[in-house]
Amino acid sequence: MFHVSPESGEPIYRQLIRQIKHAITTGVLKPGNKLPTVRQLAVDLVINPNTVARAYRELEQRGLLESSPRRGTFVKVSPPGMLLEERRRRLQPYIDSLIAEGTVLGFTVDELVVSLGKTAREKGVRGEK
Amino acid sequence: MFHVSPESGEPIYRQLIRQIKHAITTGVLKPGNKLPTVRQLAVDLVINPNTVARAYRELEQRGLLESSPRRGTFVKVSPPGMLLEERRRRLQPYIDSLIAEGTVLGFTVDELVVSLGKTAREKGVRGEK
DNA sequence: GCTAATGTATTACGATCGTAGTACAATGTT
DNA sequence: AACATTGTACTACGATCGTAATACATTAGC
Repeated sequence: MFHVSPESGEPIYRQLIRQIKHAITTGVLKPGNKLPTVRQLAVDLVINPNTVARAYRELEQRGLLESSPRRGTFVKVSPPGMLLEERRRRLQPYIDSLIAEGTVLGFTVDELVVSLGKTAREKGVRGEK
Repeated sequence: MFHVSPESGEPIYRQLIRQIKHAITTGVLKPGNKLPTVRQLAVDLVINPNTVARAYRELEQRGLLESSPRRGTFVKVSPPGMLLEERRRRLQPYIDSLIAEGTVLGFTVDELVVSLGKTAREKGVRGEK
């Protein structure tokens, strides 16, 4: 289901976080779905269980997963019932980074918006509620 | 001119990179402007010259600064005469991150675009060429 | 209530990272 | 040509990070 390469420079647990997040956003993993157990995934990927556990733990802290012993780890059903305020707060750093890098690269805001929309469309992300 | 706090968790050289980039994007530092010398800035901020040098070096590698011994360090005059292709390539990771995090947080593309525009306006970034 | 499977916590250790100390190299100025 | 000031390179070392090894805690299922 997942795949990691230890030589890529990117820490394994982050590769996992990225891939799991991606699987959730693309709908491959839906709320309520069960993820592989820590040990099973560790065996499959030939990595240490702790590394898997770390990825799961961080995603749980971010409110994306839900774990409990003996049951396993699942995609959280109600994505965070987070306040809009909180969601905006978490999003802001990513907006800031894009603007900072974009302006340094000489892009105008309009161009950033266009690129954003284009990429979103390519990735098949929903555009409206 | 700049200010760093060694206890902030964020590495000092990155704080510098961030601030210098910000100064360039906001026009506080214009192409051709001279930056403080490595040693002078190190004294002002009470940090090691090497830390300043590292920030300058990385920014030079990114094409934002220009250094040479005895002359000093300057904001590069022609922002990178980079091909549009290359600029887009460098921008993409930031777009991807925003979309990934945004969708996980439950934002629609439209909402991301709105947030992007709003932040840009607040920061006074130019909207058109 | 036992048990086995699951997540969690603790510890350890090598690798990388951030910074400092020091020496070197390049070059405008005189 | 000498010099002084600038950026650069090398080395070292403590701190943090990523991963592994191991042990512990929890709980669904019998």
